[in-house]
Amino acid sequence: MADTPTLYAAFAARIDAALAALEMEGALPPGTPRTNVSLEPPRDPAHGDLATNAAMVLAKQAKTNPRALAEKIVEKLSGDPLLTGAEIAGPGFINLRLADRNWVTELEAIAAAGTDYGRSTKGAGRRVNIEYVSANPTGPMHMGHCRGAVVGDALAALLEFGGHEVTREYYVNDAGAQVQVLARSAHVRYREALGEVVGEIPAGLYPGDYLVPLGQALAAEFGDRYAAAPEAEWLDLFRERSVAAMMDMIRADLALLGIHHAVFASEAELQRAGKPAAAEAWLRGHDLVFDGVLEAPKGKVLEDWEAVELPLFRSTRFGDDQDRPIRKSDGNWTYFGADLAYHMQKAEGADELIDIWGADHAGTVKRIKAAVEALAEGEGRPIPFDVKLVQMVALLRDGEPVKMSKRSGNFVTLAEVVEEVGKDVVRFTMLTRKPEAQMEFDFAKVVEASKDNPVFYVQYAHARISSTLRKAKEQGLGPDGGALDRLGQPELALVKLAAQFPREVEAAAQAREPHRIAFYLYDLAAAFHAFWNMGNDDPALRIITEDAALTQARLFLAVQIGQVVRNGLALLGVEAVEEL
RNA sequence: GCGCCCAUAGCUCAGCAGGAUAGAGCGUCAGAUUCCUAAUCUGAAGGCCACAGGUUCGAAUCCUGUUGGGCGCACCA
Repeated sequence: MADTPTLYAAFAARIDAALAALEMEGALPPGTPRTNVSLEPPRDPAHGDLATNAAMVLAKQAKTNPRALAEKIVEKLSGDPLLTGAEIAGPGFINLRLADRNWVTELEAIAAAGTDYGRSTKGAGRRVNIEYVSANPTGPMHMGHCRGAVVGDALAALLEFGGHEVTREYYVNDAGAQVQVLARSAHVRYREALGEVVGEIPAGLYPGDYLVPLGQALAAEFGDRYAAAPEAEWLDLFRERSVAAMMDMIRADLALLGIHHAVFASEAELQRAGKPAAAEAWLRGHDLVFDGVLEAPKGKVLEDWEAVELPLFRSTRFGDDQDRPIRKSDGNWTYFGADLAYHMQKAEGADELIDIWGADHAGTVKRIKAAVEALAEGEGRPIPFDVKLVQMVALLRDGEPVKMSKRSGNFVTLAEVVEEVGKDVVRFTMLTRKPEAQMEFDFAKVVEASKDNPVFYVQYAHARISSTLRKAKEQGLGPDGGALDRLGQPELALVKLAAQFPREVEAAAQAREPHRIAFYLYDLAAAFHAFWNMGNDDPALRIITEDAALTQARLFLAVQIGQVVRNGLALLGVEAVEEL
């Protein structure tokens, strides 16, 4: 696994060396912090290939004005054979122009790294546990789960590419009241499968048809043994069978999206192992859990409210609005009580935790962060913990809202959507918005997507490259890096954009924003299509020309652009197709 | 009442830990097809970056307040 310094990093080092030299000469005070110095490609390509703000940031400490300092920096940089220009511009930017051979070298670097191009070792040695989806095991995945699933999965891939050791984890809530309801619902379907006429599914139970096969399976396994038996005889058994069946279904749904978790952690097992009790004991020992009474909730009318003494976690000490119960009055763990123990369990095998949650759980972020902070103390080490919220997705069909309600059993399932529009469209669409903003997902638009959908645009670029290679092969030509000096400015412009991939990956991983990769790929595809189109107007600019050596160099370029597209799409979990 | 998220072109959205004239797609208008796939491309019009203050050399970006929208506020998960 190569972690060759990026072109960008190489020049950042040059700037740094120039500043160090100025320090030696006394032009800068010794030990001047350079953390605010940046080096990035300017928005406007006319400003060169890279620009640094060094002079502006450091002018004050150098006791001079930005332009004067810039001149000194430029002086240090002059004579570098890899630079063809260093100009001072605007308020004190230094614009660098890189010699063409830099880009040729970078093109060769892409070829050498292949699927590893863009990979970094920044996160080496860091074990990150990322928990996402964690939908309740009471039914199939619906579209409400989809965004978090895709964002979490792409983020996991991104962090992995950034060198982290990533665990993809799913928390199975198989211990609460909901799975009891599930078991009872399954029992109704079981009786139905035995020939009983059950009619309407009783209120409060899950009415969905997806439980019919489960009822049949239970009937086949147990015959009529539990048909008339009291609940106590079958509830646990049916719950176990039902959860297992639902999880099979959910795993299958996730597989449709290409998502595979490494760990499915069971809440019931967690409780059997005594983890919540252990956490409570430790917290009580540190006066972080006490028996207290909650105030009645504000802004909501509850006719059956009564004050009860419960074991409360002092989350207010960590900025929460209220202390939170970890057990119910019946002695069972609350969701939160189990969840805080679960986070400690995750932390046992990780240096860092990430949760991906739906925005409807935003209200519980503070308490869980408080809990992890508190328990990290017991662990004797800090446990960086990040909860990423993904906002709601409004499902539309021709502009009309599609209602999702699990209670009615009438909801849009993930499987239906993937069936209708395809995995790649679902994933890419979910990743072309920043997750903290709400989004609309209109079937009508996404289905007729051929025109309007970025995913095809990107895939098309890749397909075009593939088809060009096929075509060239028929003429006995293939990519060859032997004459890359034949490449001109239009080709090098593509390389410049491709060369930003490692930087984009690093930034996206650091910010934990996989959507940046989607937008980058769109830009790269656009640049490639633009290049292609130049060949329409001027045949001399086509990839395949009369000139064999030039053709081979351009094929080499095309292959590397395709490689970057593939690497990026791989991070998003989207197929890089050979043809459309 | 309180907490979290959001507000950028007619519509859907970017804007990279403040940086040089604010970007893309769709839609609108004007063009390109003897072409390696036109599922593409070129150009034009279109903005008080919700509003008001503040921070500094410099703010769509950071801070405060206001307005508007979303989510949440149980011993549910």
